[in-house]
Amino acid sequence: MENSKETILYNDADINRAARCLKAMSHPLRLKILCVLGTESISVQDIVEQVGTSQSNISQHLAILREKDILGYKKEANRVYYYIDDERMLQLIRMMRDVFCSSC
Amino acid sequence: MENSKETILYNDADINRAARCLKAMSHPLRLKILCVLGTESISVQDIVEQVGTSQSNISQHLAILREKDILGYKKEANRVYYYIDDERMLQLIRMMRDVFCSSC
DNA sequence: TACCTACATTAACGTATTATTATTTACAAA
DNA sequence: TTTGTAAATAATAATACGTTAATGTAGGTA
Repeated sequence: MENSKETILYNDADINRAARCLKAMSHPLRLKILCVLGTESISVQDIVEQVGTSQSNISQHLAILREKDILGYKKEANRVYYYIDDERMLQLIRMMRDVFCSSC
Repeated sequence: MENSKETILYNDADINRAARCLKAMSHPLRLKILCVLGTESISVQDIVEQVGTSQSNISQHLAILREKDILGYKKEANRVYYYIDDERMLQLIRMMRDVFCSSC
């Protein structure tokens, strides 16, 4: 038994912050949006096509990610481009790939 | 077959699996349970004390983690010891610490 | 036996999420 | 102006989730 090190310790503030982020990622459509985005900026239209649900649905999920400061966006002409605005989130997504991507 | 070496790409099965795990982790009490457990086996009683809510509440959250195969348990006398049963989950928790633990 | 402790389960209730549909705003081109 | 396209918002209804309180169960002890 290895209990050598002190426990993996979070204080409650860290826990809550992490839980908030995890919750934002924990919906299949939102996670897919994040995976599709990766390090790129992609228009809503293209996100809709790559993720595969209605524009309205995507827009609502984008709003959730936007409001939690996970996504940033920039308007160009009449398109809106979203991108991952949080370096920790990018880190997490890369980690997810390592942990969950069976084919890698 | 697989083109997903360079892009951060999940197939839907991986996405859903990951989202399922994230969802299980994304509640503050459940995340705290996982952090408290770390690599150890801890009795329900001790989890209740360390996490800080009612026994009933903990028991219900433990059931959720158990049913998603995130936690395993063993009975000894009239105590039940829970532990993290999924290596990927342990990996994720360690990652969370790196990403979210401000004080480490 | 009876009693206590540790844990699980259930019910009830309120709240939060979700997808769908319809509407609306913003912008560009004709 | 009118028309078309991109995106956001609003409203609804179905479902899922979370907390509390009460009850149930099994193992240990007197």
